[in-house]
Amino acid sequence: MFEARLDQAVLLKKLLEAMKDLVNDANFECSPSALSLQAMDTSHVALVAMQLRSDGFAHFRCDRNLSMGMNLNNMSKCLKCAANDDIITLKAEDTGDSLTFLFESANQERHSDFELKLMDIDSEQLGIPDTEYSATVKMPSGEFQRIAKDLGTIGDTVLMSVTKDGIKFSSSGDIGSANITVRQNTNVKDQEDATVIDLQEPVSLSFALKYINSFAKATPLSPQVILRLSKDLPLVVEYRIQDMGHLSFYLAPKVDDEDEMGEE
Amino acid sequence: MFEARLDQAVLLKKLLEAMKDLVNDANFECSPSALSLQAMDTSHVALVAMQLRSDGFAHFRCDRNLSMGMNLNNMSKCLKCAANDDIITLKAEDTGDSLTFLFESANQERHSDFELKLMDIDSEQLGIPDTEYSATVKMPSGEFQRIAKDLGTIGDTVLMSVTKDGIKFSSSGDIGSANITVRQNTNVKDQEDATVIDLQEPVSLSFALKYINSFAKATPLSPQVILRLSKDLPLVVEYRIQDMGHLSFYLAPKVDDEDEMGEE
DNA sequence: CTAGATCACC
DNA sequence: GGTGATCTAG
Repeated sequence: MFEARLDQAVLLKKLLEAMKDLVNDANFECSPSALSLQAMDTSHVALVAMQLRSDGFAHFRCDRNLSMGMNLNNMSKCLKCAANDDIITLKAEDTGDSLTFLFESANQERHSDFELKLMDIDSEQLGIPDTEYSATVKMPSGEFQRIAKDLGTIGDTVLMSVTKDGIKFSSSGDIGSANITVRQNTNVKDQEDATVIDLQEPVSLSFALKYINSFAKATPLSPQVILRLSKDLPLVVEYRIQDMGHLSFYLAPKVDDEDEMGEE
Repeated sequence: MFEARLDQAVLLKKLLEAMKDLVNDANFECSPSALSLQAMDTSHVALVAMQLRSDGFAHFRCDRNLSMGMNLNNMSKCLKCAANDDIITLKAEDTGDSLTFLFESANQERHSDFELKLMDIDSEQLGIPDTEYSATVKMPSGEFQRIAKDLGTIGDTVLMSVTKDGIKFSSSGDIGSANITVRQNTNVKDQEDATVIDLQEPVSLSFALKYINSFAKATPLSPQVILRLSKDLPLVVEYRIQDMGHLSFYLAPKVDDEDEMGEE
């Protein structure tokens, strides 16, 4: 059987809020080492990859590998029935066709269980090569979200340019154009406010702001976001989940000459 | 060239929030002494006049007079990309066709520039005679806004009657009628809460509440509003901008017998 | 002033 | 239903 206990329901709630707009259905893969998920977004453009390591759970038992197909919207609905500080336990039989969510209030006064039916989902599990990236930028996630939102009012596309000094986000549209530069800055009181750039080679890539803004829904998961860029490789937008794992998004760069005309 | 630096972006943000619902496009006039704007509202009924004196800016340079035509909605969109406490700098070349907004976060970690295209706008610069008014009322701007909003639920028109003791706002409509009187009151701990009446002659005038409510969008600019009234002259609704200038609105009184029938 | 939540508009 | 605006609490 599979059983996983998490002291803070809020973590799972935020995780689903961050994924459900991008992905309708996905398989949660359970193994003795982790609970993980990998799925393409609805339009088959972006990839979502999540991992929660078993040692991060208050209790974790997985007798044999399981693949649990879920509708993320329904799962999110279910999780909304848990209070943020509820203790949450996921349970499934090895041969069952359902996943049970158990919510206990911190003081044990209330406990609820919700049972969701599992679905059969075709999933193409993609191998994600472990690449060396030309540029890695760690910055405050709230600032990244704000930049993506602001540029979204100006244009559809953002050009990200990383140099050793900082990262520049540029966009243009009908009403004008905008450049937002965030400087490397490690001289901060709180490490959460730092911007750190690890550069092998300067890089400049364009991405659709629509997806970047969807990724930024994961902001509540972590005070920092990590961007990884390399020429001709998908951008990685990674949110670390405290001591447990991560939620990462992958998005292929836009090629210049398909920008406006939509030609294939 | 033109260059103006303001330590608090929030001031410009509030200014545009207060004007953009009334005026679509307008020319910002730059001179060595001030940045100013004058425009009729979309329906050509009310007049908006704004002035920010150059000595109120942290830095101000204007080599020659410039008239910069802007779409106020686009300018507002752009300003929404600035944080409230950003330092904001406006820049334009004498011969250019664009205005650049530079935003710097207080800690210099982030800096953004937005470039908006300028427009050609016909503007009839009106001379506003410097009149002696029969009545001048200074009162808390929040109270004025609340009164305009409340009376707007009762009727379309407000009758303002000023006597030496106070100002009475009256309105009536299908569901009934309302009178709200604010007394002169200078005996307050905080000068922002004072109501001061300067009366040459009692006066009673009617105005369309629709415009009054639009003017009240400027409330965040100042804790006090100044109303100036004279028979047969436009009402002036003035918001002082701390040490820098003002945003004023002008609205002609309604003539009694054209109230309901709309006869010309 | 930021963050969260609720509410109104699109 | 999603987005933006407002209000409140920290």
